Amino acid sequence: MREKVAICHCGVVHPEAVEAARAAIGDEDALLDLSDFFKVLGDSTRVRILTALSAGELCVCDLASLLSMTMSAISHQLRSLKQANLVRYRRAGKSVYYALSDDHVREILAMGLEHVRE
Amino acid sequence: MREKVAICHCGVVHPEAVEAARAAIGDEDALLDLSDFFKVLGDSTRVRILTALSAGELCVCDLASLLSMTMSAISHQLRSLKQANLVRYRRAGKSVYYALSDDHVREILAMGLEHVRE
DNA sequence: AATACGTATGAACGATTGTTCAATTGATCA
DNA sequence: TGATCAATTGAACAATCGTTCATACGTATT
Repeated sequence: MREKVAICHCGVVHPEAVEAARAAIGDEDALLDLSDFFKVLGDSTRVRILTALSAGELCVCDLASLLSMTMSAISHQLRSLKQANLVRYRRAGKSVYYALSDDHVREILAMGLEHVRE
Repeated sequence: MREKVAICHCGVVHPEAVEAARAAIGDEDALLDLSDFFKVLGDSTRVRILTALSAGELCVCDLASLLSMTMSAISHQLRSLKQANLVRYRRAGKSVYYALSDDHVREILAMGLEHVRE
């Protein structure tokens, strides 16, 4: 007989705080995009690729050699990074060179490292 | 008979660029911590929790009600956030109040949103 | 003490994810 | 054209992850 089905039966302890939080969340879709973005950064291979590219552009072969992984595995991860607009690429002959898409990426990585280092 | 086993048989196209990249990577362990950190942010439930907490502290019950999830599910995610030093908590009677551990967290979320919005 | 309630934890299940393998594309060079 | 090589792609498998369910913990209140 409650107007709103609450998962906990405590009937929302702090209604005003919850409302403020709801306002902060705002558009749920934007947060979904945000978590998807961080999900791309949440893999050691992809982070190593991005860090490697922070020193300059590299071809897939370079990355495979550097990280001791197959070109296929690297290529799959580059696909994710490309879709997240974290890297851009240019074709030159048989090779494809990848680079960070902008300095923004560098900033985010640096900010993350800052947090990790306590 | 190659000195270094390369995964691709192209024999490292750009040795000097690869070396620069290797230097940029430096400590592999630090990058592993970094990706683990971003992994925590790579889930919509946890991002919604953090965003909710950016408006002020909330108890587990508040969060469960706000996000329409069980307190158990919320509690599990708060555990991850706690381990990543993203949230802190204080006990008050039967309730436990969670809050962002520092403003750094807010900055990282904001920077991520900025990237997502192109 | 005993009960009630907010919270935490562990096992288990379904879903997602990263790598491997095999096959294909696109581009150069003989 | 045919061969070669860097890169990409799709299917498949193992491993990881988030939620659910049942249970246990900690703190009031009676």
